[in-house]
Amino acid sequence: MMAGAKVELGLVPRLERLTGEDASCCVPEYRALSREVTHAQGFAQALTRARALSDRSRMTAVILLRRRPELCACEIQAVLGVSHATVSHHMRILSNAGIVQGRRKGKWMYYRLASAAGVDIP
Amino acid sequence: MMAGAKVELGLVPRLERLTGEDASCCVPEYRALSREVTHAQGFAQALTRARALSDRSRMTAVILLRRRPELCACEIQAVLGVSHATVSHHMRILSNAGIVQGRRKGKWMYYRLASAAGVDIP
DNA sequence: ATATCGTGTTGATAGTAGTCGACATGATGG
DNA sequence: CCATCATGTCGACTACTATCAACACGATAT
Repeated sequence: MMAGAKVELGLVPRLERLTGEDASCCVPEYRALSREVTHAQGFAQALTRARALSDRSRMTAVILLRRRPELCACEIQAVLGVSHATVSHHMRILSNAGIVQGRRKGKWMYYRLASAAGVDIP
Repeated sequence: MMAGAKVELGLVPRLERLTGEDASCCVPEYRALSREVTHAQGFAQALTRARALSDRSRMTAVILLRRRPELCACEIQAVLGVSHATVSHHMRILSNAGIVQGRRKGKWMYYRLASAAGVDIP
């Protein structure tokens, strides 16, 4: 009968029937709830970290670094079996996510897990 | 001077000079080490889980489900602001990763965090 | 100094993943 | 029984990302 806002309001009566509570209070909050979640402390970091670990090569590199205190880029390249450009790309992402940190020694770049990596790998 | 195997062998003497140890023992192991890591118990699951959390919408949904015991698909859709097809796609990925589990009640599909979700979000 | 080596950087390319519209399905209500 | 609704599925499109070759740069060795 009323024009407009058909999609958003259609949700309310169904929620009420289902839960037996007043669901109308919740619907307008959804957008604010989204902001509250995505702007919360640690959300961006958690997302960045999950994205960093969402690649097979990077996950392999991180687990490798849990077994050995340090690995140079060429070693990681040998294990992953990819080009050095790809290794550099991956380690950059892991570094930006705060999961690993690099240390230069002469020509070699050594990577190790960051102190507060907090990586959750079984 | 010698032909072939130039790339792989070039790594060994440098490792030896740097660490002072016999590095030749490590190089042939790299491929085996890679398999050992990627075939280890939990690797595939950890990768699947990280991939599931590597999307902004899915991460938002998971954090939402940490605040409310259950949410139906239409609520998640309202918060994320995407189409219901996209919601279904995302919840399927989260479900396959063992992070959430769905429960049908009539027309509605309710999602909640899986018992042993083990999600690491700050 | 010159050559070689390890890495980072930069496009270019191919493969993957998120998104939506359209249709199908099962459930609810009149 | 038919209309409506919530959700799943499929195909197409778009955006992103992993990858590599080529180049650049600093460090090392001869």
